[in-house]
Amino acid sequence: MINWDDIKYFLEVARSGNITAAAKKLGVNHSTVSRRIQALEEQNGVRLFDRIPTGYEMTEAASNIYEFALEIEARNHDIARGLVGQDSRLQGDINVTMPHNILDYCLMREVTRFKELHPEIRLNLFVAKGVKNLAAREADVAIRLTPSPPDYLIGKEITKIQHGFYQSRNLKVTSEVPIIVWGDETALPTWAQDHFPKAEIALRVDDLYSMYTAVKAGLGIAKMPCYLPDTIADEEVRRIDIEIPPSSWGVWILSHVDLRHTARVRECRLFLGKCLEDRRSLFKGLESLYV
Amino acid sequence: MINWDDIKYFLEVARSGNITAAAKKLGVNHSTVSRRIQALEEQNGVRLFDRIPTGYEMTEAASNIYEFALEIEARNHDIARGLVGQDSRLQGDINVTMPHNILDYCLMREVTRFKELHPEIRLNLFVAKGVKNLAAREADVAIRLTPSPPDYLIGKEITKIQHGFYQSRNLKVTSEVPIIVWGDETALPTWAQDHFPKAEIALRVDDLYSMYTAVKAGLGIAKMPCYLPDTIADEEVRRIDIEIPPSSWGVWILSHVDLRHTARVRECRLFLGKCLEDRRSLFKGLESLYV
DNA sequence: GATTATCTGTGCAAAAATGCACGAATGATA
DNA sequence: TATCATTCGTGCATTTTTGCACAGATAATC
Repeated sequence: MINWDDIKYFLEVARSGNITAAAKKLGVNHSTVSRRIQALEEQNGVRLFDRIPTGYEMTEAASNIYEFALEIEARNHDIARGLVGQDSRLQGDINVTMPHNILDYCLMREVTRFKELHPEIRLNLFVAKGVKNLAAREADVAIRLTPSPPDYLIGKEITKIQHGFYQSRNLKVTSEVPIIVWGDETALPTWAQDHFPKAEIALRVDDLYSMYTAVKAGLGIAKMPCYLPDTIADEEVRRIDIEIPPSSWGVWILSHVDLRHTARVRECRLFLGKCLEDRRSLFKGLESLYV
Repeated sequence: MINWDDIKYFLEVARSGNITAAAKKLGVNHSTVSRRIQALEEQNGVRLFDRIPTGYEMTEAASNIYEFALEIEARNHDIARGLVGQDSRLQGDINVTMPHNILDYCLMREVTRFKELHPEIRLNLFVAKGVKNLAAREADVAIRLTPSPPDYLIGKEITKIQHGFYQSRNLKVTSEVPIIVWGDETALPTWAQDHFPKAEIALRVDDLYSMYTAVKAGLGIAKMPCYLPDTIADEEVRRIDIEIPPSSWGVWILSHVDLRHTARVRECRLFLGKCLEDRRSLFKGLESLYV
């Protein structure tokens, strides 16, 4: 009988397109992946990948079994969640993911506190940009900024996100209003059109903290979620007294339904939820320093 | 991430109810199974089996993931067939299953011949009583006696099976007719009621060859598929000249659809099919020695 | 065209998994 | 009750798998 674990290797190589990347994802040496694939091919007398100079490319034979492999992976995730879901110990791994700004400016101290409270729990923090897949158990607890999370996640909305316009106290606005926008925005954003008809794009950034420092440096006006500048509460950076309707996006603390009763996951979710609730007025923009 | 191969161990233990039997099925030492299950439990902090004196018993936690494990097994079988299905070599393993009487009295010489013709092919013969599951790749080629095979199997019907009544040439039939029947038949079988109203059950057997030797020993009359006594063609054992309509069951040579184009499987199927066709008149009861 | 980076395969040593053999515990059987 | 048969866990030797380090090959880049 084939080694079921080899399907895992096969799948990852098929997805990655080369054994190096697959090995990294699987957390093993690339030579292991190489040898497993070789073994799978030899044992079945089937060539699964063409060795092209840039890596591995699926053959037709491989495409024929690819769908089955995906199905197996999905069921394995179900099992993994099923098992963790019944773990009543306050120990083991928890993978937590959140936007890195939330961590840096809201929860760093609290996460540290949690680790002190539960030294038996190994808390792994993923603050990378990509959205972690809770169904695949890439994360057990997630803080997400989203209008509404999918059905298979449980948790609650802490509050809606409030945005505000911010500028440096020293910013001298003449006829043209310099504004700072997101890098992916090509045209003048609607908020600028509405409130600053004479706006001119002064800078594009792809990171919230960069936006903040740009504002602080006096480069222009930016629309930011209040929690960041208001946490830092720098004398230089002030909110402009223009009302913006609250965003339809909220701050959510979430877990997969299957992990509802898992002791450590529940503990972590409730703990972080509490922390966020303590910051509610911050998210609502009630602690701003105005111009 | 969990070791996907461990699910295989889990599933087999869940099915077997003890690690010894599971290990035997998996072809490994029982201590390996024991340690794998232990590891799976420890890594996930979940007890999967209660150790009862007679073996292992699934906990609720285990039942919750059992269905997923079955699904994974099925998809792994799909993959295994998918891979073998694209093997164009005339080498490797073939698992063949057939009723043991067919092997003993029809195909023993031919199987030997096939192995000589294709020394690169490792032909594994399963003549055990239980019906092998072709979907699970327990067998690649099967000779089956059946009214009609399931859709996912391909192959052909060699001929319908002809039965006949046999007796020893020396059998003296007085007022009562001694008959030999299958062990699971409780009442007088219909064939006896129809043709031998004065029949008396003289012996019950659970094996065709035993039935034959009983007939030869003069214990009574038996209804047997013609191929067996007619192959042996013993002077003592004669068919009674009573017509029996041909059975609705036929002799089939079969493979799984997925293995249609697999070179060695195709070769074997065609070869054995040919052998059976050469014996067609035997199955039709055209070579009987009559009383 | 030369250089750099990326990707892959392989020998060798270290690590992990496996098989074997034994002993303990329980259930079945005489 | 005593014996036998199953079943399971564990120490130890062996086998297998894995990681590491290096080398060769091709693509990308300068």
